[in-house]
Amino acid sequence: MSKKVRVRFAPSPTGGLHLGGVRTVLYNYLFARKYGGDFLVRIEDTDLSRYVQGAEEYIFDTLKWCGLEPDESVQHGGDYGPYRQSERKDSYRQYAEQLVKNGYAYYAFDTPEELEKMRHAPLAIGVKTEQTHTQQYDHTIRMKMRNSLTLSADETHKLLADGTRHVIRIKMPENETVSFTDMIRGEVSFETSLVDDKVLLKADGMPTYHLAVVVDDHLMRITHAFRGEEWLPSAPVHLLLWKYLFGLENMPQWAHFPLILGPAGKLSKRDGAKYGFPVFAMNWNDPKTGELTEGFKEKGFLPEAFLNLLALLGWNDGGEQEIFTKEELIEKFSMERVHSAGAKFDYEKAKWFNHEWIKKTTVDSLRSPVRNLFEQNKITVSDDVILDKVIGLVKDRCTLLPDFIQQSSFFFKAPESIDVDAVKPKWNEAKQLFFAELIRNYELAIEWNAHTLENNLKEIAAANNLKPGELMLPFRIMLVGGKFGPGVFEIAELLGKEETIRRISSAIKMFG
RNA sequence: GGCCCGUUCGUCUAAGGGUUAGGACACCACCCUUUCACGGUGGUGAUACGAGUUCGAAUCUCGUACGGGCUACCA
Repeated sequence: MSKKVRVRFAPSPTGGLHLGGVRTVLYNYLFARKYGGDFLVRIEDTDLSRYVQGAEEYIFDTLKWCGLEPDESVQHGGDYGPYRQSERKDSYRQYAEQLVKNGYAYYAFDTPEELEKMRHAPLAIGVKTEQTHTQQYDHTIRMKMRNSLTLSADETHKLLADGTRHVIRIKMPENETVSFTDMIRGEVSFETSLVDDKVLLKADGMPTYHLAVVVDDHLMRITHAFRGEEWLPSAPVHLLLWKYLFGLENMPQWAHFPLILGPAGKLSKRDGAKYGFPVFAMNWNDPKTGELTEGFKEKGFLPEAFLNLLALLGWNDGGEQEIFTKEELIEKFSMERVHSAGAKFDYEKAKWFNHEWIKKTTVDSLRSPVRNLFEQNKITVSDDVILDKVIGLVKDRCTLLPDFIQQSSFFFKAPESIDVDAVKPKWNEAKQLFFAELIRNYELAIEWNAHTLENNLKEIAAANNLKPGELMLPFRIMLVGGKFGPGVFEIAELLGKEETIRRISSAIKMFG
């Protein structure tokens, strides 16, 4: 009988959530849903100095927009709280002390200055002339530092009793090979002698990520731990901690996701401004710098499209399907099909996903976001029936939500500028007379629909020996202002008699 | 520098020893469309390199090169 699947997303509240973060959430979520498990969010705020006001709320707002709500979290409650590590501070020290007692860790009293000196000191032995790396705090040097390994028991006790600032470091074994099976990469192994003695408990009493992740994953009964590939190098530390503290047999299964790359290496928020595409899920306004980083939401992406494109960045179902609903993703997702190589983010393809989703989304679901967009742009939309027809008419030609403005604002207010140059060179008296007659004809029209309007125009054209082809473009420009938009007679139908005639007559003056 | 992970069209990827190496984005051409799109058809374009194993290698092994990540009392 296997345990109930429990997975977690563990962000630190230091800023906006970027593509990679949301994808990690997505894969966690899909995995949990697929196996009927729990998905929880744990806030990793063990570094007080990096805390950013508003970041935590932003994370939950983002998850909400994406439709990836956790089952347990600071905001959702649950039986394994608190879900904020700063509120769990007291639970970590005992584990660190236990490690010390069992000889797996030690107290270290080195000051920042001493550490700095150690890192950059030339290698003590040997004839190395150039030093291209910094010295790690590891088994080669720990016996030369100020810690409970080099100090006598009495000295150590005295320092501790005096409240001397100290940390607790893991004592990495000197000759062990640590290996584990990653769900994506298979067997991965490390030599412990090459890994440094990472700090587990900081001088301020807070745990580092290394201790906290192991303790909390255990306390929260996590069965599968997923994170980005950047964590792979510290995996041996976590493995050892599991072995020393809770037993390897209780350790969650690991999967390290491939990185999402920008045009130059690991994707950073800087890439967004630099290359002109969003990196964060939603707009993020850094309270410290005042800097605004654009989000996919505000750029005009549908959450369904955002999830879809993220899912396919590193995973595919083996077939040729590329458009998936969240439900389909839950059904088809499998960790074994997650790629091990990093994926470079392609904004063009991202836009294609959104375009596909706009085409696929019903007018009904598009109505509200599009109406909001019009309101933001100070365009009054009074009639939802008209709005629905407009959306249906233009959605195939909208890649991002704001395209609706460009593609359909002329339905609701007269175009601000008319592309006169596209008409003028071929404008003549015959055409002028034709449109004057068209106005008279339309004024008398009883049925106002695209079909009748088109027939009438063609009849008048024929009577005046004009080719409809020469008339269509001027007519379009009169109504729309430029060379774009849906069928011109459908536009006229929606515009209504009065407005159509008004635009024709005012444009005639501009062309003449 | 050390360690770890990776390497199929420009990009995302399929092909779990035998395929003319498939699809999608982007790009180009044509068709449809009296605008712009949508749609349709077709095209350009890839197994990093070198050994080995094998009748046969994109696929397995080793080496090289290249790319990325990590190397904090950050996560």
